[in-house]
Amino acid sequence: MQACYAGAMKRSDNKSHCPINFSLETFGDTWSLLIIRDIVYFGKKTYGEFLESEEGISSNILASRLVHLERKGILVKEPHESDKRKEIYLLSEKGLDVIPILLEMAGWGAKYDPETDAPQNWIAIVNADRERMTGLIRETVQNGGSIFTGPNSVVSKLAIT
Amino acid sequence: MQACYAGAMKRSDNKSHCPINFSLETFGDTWSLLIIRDIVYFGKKTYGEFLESEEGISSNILASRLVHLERKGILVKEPHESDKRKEIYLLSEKGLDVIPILLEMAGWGAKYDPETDAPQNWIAIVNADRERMTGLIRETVQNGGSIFTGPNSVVSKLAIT
DNA sequence: CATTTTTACTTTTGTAATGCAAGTTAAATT
DNA sequence: AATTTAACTTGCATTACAAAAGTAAAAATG
Repeated sequence: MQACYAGAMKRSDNKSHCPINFSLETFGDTWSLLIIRDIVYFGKKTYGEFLESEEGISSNILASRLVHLERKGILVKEPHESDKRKEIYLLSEKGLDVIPILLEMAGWGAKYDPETDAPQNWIAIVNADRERMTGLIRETVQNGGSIFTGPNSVVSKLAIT
Repeated sequence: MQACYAGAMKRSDNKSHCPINFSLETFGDTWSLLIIRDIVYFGKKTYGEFLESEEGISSNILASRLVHLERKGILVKEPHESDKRKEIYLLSEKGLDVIPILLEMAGWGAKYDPETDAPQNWIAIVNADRERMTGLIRETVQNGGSIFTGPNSVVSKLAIT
């Protein structure tokens, strides 16, 4: 039940102290930001939920990324209250601070992918008041909610159709 | 003299139309954002300059990433005016729109790397007025300047010590 | 309460990406 | 004319990733 697969993660040996490089070394691989996205946008919290991501991450890679993100202090792992098989992964403060990066990347992708899945009214709202939305999303996620999913979602609070 | 090494780039086959995934497929590999950083922060423009990056990219990988970024419309390649051996790589509009993402990542890295190279007054200025600084950086880079390097650098315009 | 299912991983193995060193070609410099 | 520079390319070893199957503990089911 313990994750002992350390995984490799090249370029984790601090090639420089450029802050952008530091960020990339922490969550700049292929999957880390997608895992964080699943938490922030869709309220996912367990291994099984992450495994079902749209992009199809492999189980071994997912395990290695969760270990990596936990080690880097982005994620915190706790046992599930009632179901002792489950582990709950939550964003730490450090992890919550990645949200602004996600929002910028979502804005860029929504602008340039002609077939984007992003709801344009959502993108517009975020662009209109980035700071306020960042705060609202942060609080929501901190309380176990997410942007799109669940009863306490950000979009339901804002009554976005 | 022509780059025919296409490179591979896994996950370039549009696994989803999530805007974050789209961004990651475009510039979410290990090196692309560091190349864009070199342009935006240090005014680099040629293959040789990118090759000298602090993090030490391999020549074949650099070539493949430049091709990739050009194909995705992030970079534009033009011949050097006077020296016909050189190629100049510039950011397109689409590439300039990546700047806000870089700023967020720089902010995060500067906050969490205790040994960061980032000048704290620079980070503070960006955090104080993100929108204005984004515009100023964008214009500067569009005119061939950069944040830290060169006579028309953003920091020299702002007279940051 | 024995069996099946679920959950969170690990292990194995093939494939693809990366990294390093050396090589190539055209243009510029000496 | 010879050397150096710039922008790549090539070959090969190493590493990371992906897919599939396997494992162990806890929970649900009959």
